[in-house]
Amino acid sequence: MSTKDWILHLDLDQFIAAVELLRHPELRGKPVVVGGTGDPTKPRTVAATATYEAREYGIHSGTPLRTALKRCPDAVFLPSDPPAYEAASQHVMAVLRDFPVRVEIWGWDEAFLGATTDDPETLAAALQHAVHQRTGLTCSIGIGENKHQAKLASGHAKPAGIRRLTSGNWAETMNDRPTDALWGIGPKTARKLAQLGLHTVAQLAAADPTDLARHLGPTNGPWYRYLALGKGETTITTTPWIARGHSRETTFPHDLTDKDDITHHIATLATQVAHDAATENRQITRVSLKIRYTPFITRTRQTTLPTPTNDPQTIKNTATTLLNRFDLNRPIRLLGVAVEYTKPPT
DNA sequence: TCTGGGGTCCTAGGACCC
DNA sequence: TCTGGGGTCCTAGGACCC
Repeated sequence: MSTKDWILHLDLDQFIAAVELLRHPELRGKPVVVGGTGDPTKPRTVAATATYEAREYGIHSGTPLRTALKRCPDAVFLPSDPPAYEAASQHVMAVLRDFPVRVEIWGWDEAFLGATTDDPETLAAALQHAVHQRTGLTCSIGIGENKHQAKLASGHAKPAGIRRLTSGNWAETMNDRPTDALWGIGPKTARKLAQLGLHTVAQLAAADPTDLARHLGPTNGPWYRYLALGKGETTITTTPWIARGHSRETTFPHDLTDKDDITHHIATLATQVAHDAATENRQITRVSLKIRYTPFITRTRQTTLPTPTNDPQTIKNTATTLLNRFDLNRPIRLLGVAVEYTKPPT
């Protein structure tokens, strides 16, 4: 019996809702909506997640809280609490690291694991058991030969299941599904592919890479076909992710029109990103200002700094100067400041 | 149902240089 | 004589993901 290398994808089920229900067991079985400050009357706030009971009322992640309140006046609204989710996430990741696997963290509620075993299902079951035992959370696990296969398999395993997707069962599992079943193809790309007569995974897999490159770009076109063939990344990186940059943005419950007011908010956001950079000991190379006007039209303006820095005054001045390159005669619903970092010293 | 916040990577066009 | 070709950087926007 030969022992093989596997990629596992672990996906915590209903992560945010599950953490909240652990803290508020009395809410189990009730419609619960998490998002914003938990005030469902506040405009321009949306649900981060909703429990299965709330979903029965047509409330999903992304539903405006005011809409959720109308659909289910009896729902319980909880504020989003990122530090609590971060703590729960770290607890889960620590459990995973107790196993003989390489762990690549992928956000709060996901991880890819590299394992060498001839029985990945038994390993997956042991992982599920340990995570549940030690954190109270359930997860779905996908097993594959690469990250793409494992990621799709965990989706098929929800909730709390285990699925294996390999080159052996790829075609029978995926061939008849729409192209946006692939990880990395969304609604826009699916529509473009459909215009080329490519509706299913099998059709995309059989398409001409040169044609795809012409219509969808030199890198993306051939990459989509590669995905349709069930291929994907096979390396697990255990070193922590190094951010390329950071951003802060705010949607205001009511539009901004006063220039001093706008400038003040930009200065606040700029100070935050400069502080973020200094905390991580990173230098900023580019500053970008984002404005979303009320009809939901988004514009960005950016500039490269003469010298990399994380000096708050410089970042603040740069961001507020970018404001002069925007049309300020329209009401504004969102302001954002984003920065890019230099590569960290190795 | 008027639509969050935080990321990553790619594309296309223009500037500029040799 | 109005014209080649490549390389790189910059900018704005798009698509996707959690």
